[in-house]
Amino acid sequence: MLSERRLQVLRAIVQDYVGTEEPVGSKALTERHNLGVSPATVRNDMAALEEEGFIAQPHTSAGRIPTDKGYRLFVDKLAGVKPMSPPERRAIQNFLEGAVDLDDVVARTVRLLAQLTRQVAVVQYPSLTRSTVRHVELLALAPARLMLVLITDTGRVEQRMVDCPAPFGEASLADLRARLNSRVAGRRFTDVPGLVEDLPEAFEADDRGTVSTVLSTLLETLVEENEERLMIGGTANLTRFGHDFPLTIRPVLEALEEQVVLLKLLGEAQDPGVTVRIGHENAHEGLNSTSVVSVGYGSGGEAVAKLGVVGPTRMDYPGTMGAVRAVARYVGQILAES
Amino acid sequence: MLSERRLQVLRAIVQDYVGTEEPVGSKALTERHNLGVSPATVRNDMAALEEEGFIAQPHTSAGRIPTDKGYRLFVDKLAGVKPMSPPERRAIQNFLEGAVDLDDVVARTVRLLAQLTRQVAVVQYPSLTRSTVRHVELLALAPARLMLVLITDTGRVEQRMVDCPAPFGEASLADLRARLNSRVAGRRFTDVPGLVEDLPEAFEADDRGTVSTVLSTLLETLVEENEERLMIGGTANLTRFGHDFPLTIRPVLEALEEQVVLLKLLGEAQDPGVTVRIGHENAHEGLNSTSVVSVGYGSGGEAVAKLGVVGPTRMDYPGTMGAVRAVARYVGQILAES
DNA sequence: CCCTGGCACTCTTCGCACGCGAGTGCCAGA
DNA sequence: TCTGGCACTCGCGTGCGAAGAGTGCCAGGG
Repeated sequence: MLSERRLQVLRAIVQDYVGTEEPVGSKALTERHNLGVSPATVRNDMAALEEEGFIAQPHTSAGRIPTDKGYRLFVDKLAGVKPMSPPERRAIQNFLEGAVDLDDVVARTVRLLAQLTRQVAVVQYPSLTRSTVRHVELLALAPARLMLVLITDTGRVEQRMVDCPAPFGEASLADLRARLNSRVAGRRFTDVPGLVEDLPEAFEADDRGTVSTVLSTLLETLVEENEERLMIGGTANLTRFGHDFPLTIRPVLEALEEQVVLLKLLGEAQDPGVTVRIGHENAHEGLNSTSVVSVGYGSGGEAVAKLGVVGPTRMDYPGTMGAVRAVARYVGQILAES
Repeated sequence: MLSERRLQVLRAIVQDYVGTEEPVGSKALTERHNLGVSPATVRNDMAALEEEGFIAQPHTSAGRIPTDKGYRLFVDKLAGVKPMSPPERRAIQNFLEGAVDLDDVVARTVRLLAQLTRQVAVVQYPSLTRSTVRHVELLALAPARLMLVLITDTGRVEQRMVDCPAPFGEASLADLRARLNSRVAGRRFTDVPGLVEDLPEAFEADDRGTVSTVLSTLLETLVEENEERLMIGGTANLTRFGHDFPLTIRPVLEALEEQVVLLKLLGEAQDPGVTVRIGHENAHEGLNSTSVVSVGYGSGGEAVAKLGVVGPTRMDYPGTMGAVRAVARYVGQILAES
């Protein structure tokens, strides 16, 4: 177990390194933070911290920098979440309130997060899985061709083409539309399959094929469209990454273009609160030199999607966590209102 | 007027510089391209070319590199468009044919362009303005709240909420839906306003307010939604930009995040064929060290949107132009089929 | 008149030696 | 257990010299 002072030393190292981007030595530490002990003592502590793997030195006779493990300890034990100041909160709220539709909410959120944290922001669209159906509409585009439109409570709209096995009359269409909506409107997506499975039985034999096709398309939309979308922004902030630039940034840009990777990244974090994944804790190799700070957000008490930022492991964790949490909270409010 | 050989020298300089990324000298030139003259002669030609502003030297006693003006001459007079090879064409076609909907077409196009050119790809969604209405649907979400869904011939779907001044009956709704579609289905967007202006007169006085509201929402969608969307990809290719990295790449990333900038960029190019804007020819400052190669594409003979790539001025123009043109052609085909 | 070979000159780049300074590890003493 | 002191290690910046690439210019030849 590490003594209290050694933890303080670690905290000081993290804070200084985040600020200066340069390895921090024992002398500089005692000067900036009044630890009440001499550099020599700090050196001993540093040796112990290095022994345990919390810090490392880039080369012999250079200062120390925190390791992933060191950041982890810092985040878990040594630092809290820095709350946003009231003016900042007001700014967040004002900025988000101007949004006119879901796309706009997400777009604004991305910009906001990127600006606040000066890092790359990632915002997932509210998921279909946990939201509810507001309305299902069927349009006849041709005698044997329908369009299925699904409207969710979060304002998201998904549409699919349906090719019918047989022509489908206007009356049957109206009937199906009505029955479908009376069963699923206001219900959660996960409940829909159980609610519609016996629906084809209510129709004439001629129409059952079409009804089944429509239903399976609907279910497909619910499930398969869980390939959720997301929006990213603030990639220009990657240029602040560090000196060893091109090598670090390239895999990150590549990872950011793979939506699948990002979705998995956000999806892995299951904590109710703010989740931080540091450096090699990220499964994806390209993100091994980055940290991901994410949190769920939602219109009710429940999280319907995630948002977060991607930045260098050397980041201001308390501030970033505070910003992410605050933005998530206000986005949730906005979604609940609309 | 420049002599034929001097033009050849310029062409050789551009080709070599694009390949090596290094200033090219007179000796290297005579070795790689058999111009049939000595380095000394080439030096004289180079001096003349520099005099006219087509090439420049980074420092005294270094090789020459092309200027924007030099690239311009190269593109206009010295090089054609390099057509894609048959295997490449097949690959393009195969890759695009797998698309399931419009989003997918655009997404695949972006990936394809980025891979083929190894640069940043930008694809604009097919514009509403020049396409035609496939179907307009109206759904009653509540007695005085409608949803308007517009489906275009390119498969794009736009939806809007409409708050009615007065409750609107189911019968009136069906009536409006039928009348609306019989008038506008299959028509061009630009023609719609003239086709519907007298529509309110066909309804009861009670309903006219709602009908007008619906119509104005529809017209709004047609016009205002011309804030066209676009998709970008291949930003990781920015890392191949050059050595003076962070300074060049940052403004480019920033510009790429501003959709407005990109739309203006694509919009400016009005040529029927492939348009190339080189370095400072781009209005946006951040893109002064990049070239933009763009072209219109569309389902019929007419262009409904643009696509292109953004890369360093030092790029393989003939190859890039060929790739851009080929992709545009095949995307057009795919859109026409669906 | 244009091309060519030769020559002197200019810069950049690279390697190397050197000294400085920051930082460390260790040890003896309080 | 902390502290001051001391020797040691490296990384980094500087200055210098040699090498190399490239240029401009000039005089001579087809």
